[in-house]
Amino acid sequence: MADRLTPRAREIVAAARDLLEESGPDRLTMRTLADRLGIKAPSLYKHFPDKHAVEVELVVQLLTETAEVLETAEAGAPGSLEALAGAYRGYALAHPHLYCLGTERPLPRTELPAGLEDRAALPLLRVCAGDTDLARAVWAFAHGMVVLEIHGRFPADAELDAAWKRGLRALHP
Amino acid sequence: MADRLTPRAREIVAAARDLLEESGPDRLTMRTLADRLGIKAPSLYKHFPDKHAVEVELVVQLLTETAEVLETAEAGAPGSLEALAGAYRGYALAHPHLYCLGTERPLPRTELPAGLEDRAALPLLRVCAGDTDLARAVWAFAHGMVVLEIHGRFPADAELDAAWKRGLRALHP
DNA sequence: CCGTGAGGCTAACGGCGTTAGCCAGCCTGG
DNA sequence: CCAGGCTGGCTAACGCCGTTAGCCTCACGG
Repeated sequence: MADRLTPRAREIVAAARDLLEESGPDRLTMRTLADRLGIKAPSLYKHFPDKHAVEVELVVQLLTETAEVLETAEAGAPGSLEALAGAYRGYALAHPHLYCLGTERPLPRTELPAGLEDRAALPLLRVCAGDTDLARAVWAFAHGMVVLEIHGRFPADAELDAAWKRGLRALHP
Repeated sequence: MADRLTPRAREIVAAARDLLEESGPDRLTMRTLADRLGIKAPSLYKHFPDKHAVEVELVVQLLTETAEVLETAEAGAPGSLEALAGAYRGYALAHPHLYCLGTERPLPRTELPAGLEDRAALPLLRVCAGDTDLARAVWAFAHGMVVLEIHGRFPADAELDAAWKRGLRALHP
């Protein structure tokens, strides 16, 4: 992960992330990205083969930070699914554009650091005591809640805290 | 809904749907859509103000058919959440591109037929005996399972039937 | 001192959504 | 019977997108 990118490439990814989080995926453009760095769009191709490669690095950040957030939550309240779920929800809602970018398309698994995907999944699997079916169900529930909330799918007056509690209580009594 | 669109507009929407379901959102282009109809792209603007308006009609189809599918499932097995969930999953996986198009962005509520959104939600609310928090949790679970499966997020060897059962059993004992 | 690679640049291509403006044919009212 | 307007096509073009080709400058190592 240290030598995964050159320093300049890291600057580019950082700018891409700022752009994405500030303005959403529509404004994450090779031209606006270059603008922000004070260079021209074609110069970006000296550092990344295409736009997709830049986005992959953002997905790596999402997965890494998700893993960190979940590990921290687990350390603070071992065995607590509520703590894990709260951390997941909080992180996702704090970075909605990044969350959607990394989530609403197939995972570029071959381009990811080895073990990263598993690392992000482990805390939940531990709190489910190794029950993978349950872990997948909980993950689907949490992901569904987050994306539906991000996209404004619930009624404006929906009590989402209550729905979270209701779901978590059912899934992990 | 009958006079919602002119006949020609309905043909355009039908072609758009074919294109979307066959080839995915990237190929749902004003030019390819026009091609399929034997006309040129600018002519489409005689029937719709912009591409978004065409997509809204596809979302209307998704919501309408979802409502129908759920109502049918409910009629066949009243009170069964499993039947509802199976119908939902089956429909979504049969139309993955349409499902994602209608689901992975804010709902254009003001442009939808009145009552359609509620109608699609009602069967689930009934099976949850009016418990809206539970209904939202179940919806989030089902949506999460479907989109994660569509985007290949689960491991290739995941037993998704088991995860569905596990989640449904927990949420609706 | 020269060569080379790193990292910029401009020009351009094809595809996208969209607009402006033109035109053929049909339907209707006087 | 024909004049006018509406319907639904068309071409040309604009500005944006990702991307490629090809050029230039400069630092650094042999």
